Parts: sequence; structure tokens; C-alpha cells
Amino acid sequence: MEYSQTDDRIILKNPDSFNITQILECGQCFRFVKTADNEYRIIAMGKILNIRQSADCAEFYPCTLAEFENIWKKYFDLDTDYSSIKEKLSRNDEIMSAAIEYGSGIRLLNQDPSECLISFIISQNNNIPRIKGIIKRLSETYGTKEGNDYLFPSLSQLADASEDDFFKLRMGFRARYVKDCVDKLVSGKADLENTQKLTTAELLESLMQIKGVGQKVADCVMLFSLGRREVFPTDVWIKRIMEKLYFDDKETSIKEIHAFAEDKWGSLAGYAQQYLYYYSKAYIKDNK
DNA sequence: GCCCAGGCACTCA
DNA sequence: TGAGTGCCTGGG
Repeated sequence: MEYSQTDDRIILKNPDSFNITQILECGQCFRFVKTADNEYRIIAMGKILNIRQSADCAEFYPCTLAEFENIWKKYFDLDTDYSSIKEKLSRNDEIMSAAIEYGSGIRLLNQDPSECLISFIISQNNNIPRIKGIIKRLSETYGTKEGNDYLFPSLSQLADASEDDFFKLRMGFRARYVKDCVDKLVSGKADLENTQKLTTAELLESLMQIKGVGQKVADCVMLFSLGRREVFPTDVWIKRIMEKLYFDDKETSIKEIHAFAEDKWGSLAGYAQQYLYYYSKAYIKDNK
């Protein structure tokens, strides 16, 4: 990926497989606002970053070369060769080819694990505007102010909050889960820092010890923040689009869908999931 | 006013 | 093991 520094910004020239709208709108993260056409502000990794995309480049600002190389390169997965992934997934699969064509600028992020975990616990049985609202209130209450925005709170900033404090942020029944999650992370009963040595099955099991974390939430955390690209988070949208496109409209269990995805896409299943998720939003709407 | 949303815990067979 | 049910809240 070719990039250069100009004034307060980093410019990616003709970035391959990089469409900021698709990356942010494909459901993997929550803390972003659209500030203009093809322009977004994100709050992540303890920073505020603007991204403006035009025909032949993407600008990151304000951003130093060191920030870009130490934080954003990894965050936006810029060292991964998406052309090769797309080529492998498309082979002998017209359905996937269409999904990839539709979301060709998607990239899987590498987010902060504890933010990702807490956010996806909040996401369950909930809708996106409300999820964003709860996370915003959580940040405004416990996080550090930066300009006009608030960073996602650190674990130490959340450590003393009670279940009732979380409930007051209108988390509903999820308040108990977030409290349990923070407690386990602070005490070390759950650990997101030293996960490399665990197999994906072991990591799944350890995440699911947290209340309110089932397979779907755990899979999202593993895929979006812990680099486990082989998992296939199966939410209602994925279930619908898989049944529609790969199972001839037949009701199919999540277990069966997982087995199918593992067999068909293997170590690339997570990428396949994102293309399908983004595709499903448009496809199901158009074919109602 | 009802329905449901990017699941999960809990119960019961 | 698997199916069934309740859950906070607020936008459509």
C-alpha cells in the first residue's frame, strides 16, 4: 500500500480494496459519524481520526507518520492482500463473486479487544441506532474527553462502575453482562491480552465464560479484534442470506451454517462473512 | 399500540 | 441436546 505524508495528514494513493463507507457500514464497528459525502470521523484506539476518500486516494487526518504506521496500518488491516483473498473466495462461486463485487472495498478491522467485546455485548437483541447511543453515553460518562468527543473508556475507568450505573445508561438487561465483563477483565479471570497461544476453540470457551457472551458475540470479538479470520459470526442477517443464497430458502440451523462455512471457506470464512453481511443488507431489501 | 432489533440465559422435556 | 420464552428500550 503506497502512502505519503503531507502537512497533518497521510495520503493513501489508489488504495487497493479500501472503501471507507463499506468498511464502516459493514457492521463491524460502532463509533463513527459521517461528516460529509465520502468523509467520516472515527473514534478508535484512543484517537479521533478523519478519513476522506476521493477517486484516487484516501486521506487520514490529523495523523502523523508514526501514528499511521503504529496504529492505523494495523487497525485497517493494510498489510493484508485482499486481492488474493477475493480471488480465492470467488473461485467457483458465483454467489460469493457477486457479494465481493458489491463490497469490494471492505476490510476487516483490528479493533481494541475490550472495546469490541463490550460493544458486542451491548449489541445483542438491539438495533444499531440504540447501540450507538448506549456506547456514546458510556464514553461520555467514563471516557476521556478529546476535542468535542469522548474516547471509549479504559478498563480502569470502568472498574468502579456498578451494574446500576450501567443500567442508568439505558443498557437494560445488558447492564449485568457488561458489569460481569468488566469485572472479569479487571480481575484477570478473562484475558484479552495474551490470547495468541490459545486455539480458537479455547479462546471461544474462555470468552463464553463471561455472562452475556454466547457464540455470536465471541465470534465477533475474535474476528474483529483478535485476528481470528476463520470464524463465521452468524447473526440473523447472515442466517437469512445464507439460507436464501446457499440453502435454497430452507430453514437451516446455525450449527449447519457454521459447518458449511468452515468446509467451504476455511481460514477465510471471516472475510466471506463480511462480504455476505454487507451484501445481505442490500439483497434482502431488494428482494422482499 | 404493537412489533422487533446484529442474542443470551434460563427452564424444561 | 434442543426447543421455547422473557428481556430493557425506543424507532418504525
